[in-house]
Amino acid sequence: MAQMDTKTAEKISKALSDPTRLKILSEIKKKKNDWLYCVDLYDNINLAQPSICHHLKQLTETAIILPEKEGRNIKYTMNNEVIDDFIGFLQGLKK
Amino acid sequence: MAQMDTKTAEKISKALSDPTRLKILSEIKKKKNDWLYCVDLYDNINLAQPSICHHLKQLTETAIILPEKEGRNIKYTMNNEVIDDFIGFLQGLKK
DNA sequence: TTTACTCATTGAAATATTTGAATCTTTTCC
DNA sequence: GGAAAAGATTCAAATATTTCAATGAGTAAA
Repeated sequence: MAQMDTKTAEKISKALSDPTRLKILSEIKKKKNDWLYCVDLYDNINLAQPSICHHLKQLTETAIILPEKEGRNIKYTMNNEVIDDFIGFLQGLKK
Repeated sequence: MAQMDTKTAEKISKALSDPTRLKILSEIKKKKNDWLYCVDLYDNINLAQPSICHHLKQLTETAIILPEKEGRNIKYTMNNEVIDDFIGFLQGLKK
C-alpha cells in the first residue's frame, strides 16, 4: 500500500468535509457494483448543475472517485485504493 | 465499534483538512505514550498563540484529541477511538 | 495580593469555499 | 449541417475559515 503524504491527506480530508460531497459518495455506494451517472445526482441533490459539477471535481481531483466518459455522459465509481491509502494515513496517526 | 454518522464524519474531515492541525497531530504522535503540551506547539509551529488555540479547539471539539488540565497547562493525547470510528466510516464508503 | 504565566475569547481583516446564472464545449441524433 | 443534451467554465455574490492584536480568566509563585 502506498504511503500517503500529509499534503495529500489534507486534500482528501478537505474533499470529504462537505455534506454534498459525502452525499455524492453515498449515492455512488448505493450503486454497488454499478456506475453512478450525473443525472442520478441531479435527481437526488437539490443544487444547480454547476455546483454539483464543482463538487464532483473536488472528488475526482483527489481520485476518491474515478470518472469515465460514455458518449455524452460521464459515469463514476469509487476508488477503493485511495480510501485504503487514506485509512493507512489515519492508522499512522494513532499512538 | 460505534457507527459514525455522516455529520460527525464531515466534522472530523474538516478538522483534518488543515496543514496546521495535521502538524499538531504529528507532534502528538511524536510524543508516543507521553502527552503533548501547548508549549511544544508554540516551539514548533510558526503561528500566534490564538491561532494555535483555535486549531486545538477544532481538534478537541471533534474529540480527535483529548485535553487534560494540569495546573496552568493543558496537555493533550490522541483519541484512538475516534480515529478508529472514522476509519470504520471510510470502510463503509467502499464498494 | 500582586505579579507573572498559560490558555481562551473577541473582533476585524485577509483569504478560501460554496453557489448559481450565463455561457461554452463536446457529443448525439435528425 | 442544425438542434438538443450533458457537462465544464466563468464570474460574482454569499458564506465560512484562518489569522492575529488586544484583552480576559484562571492558576501559581513570590
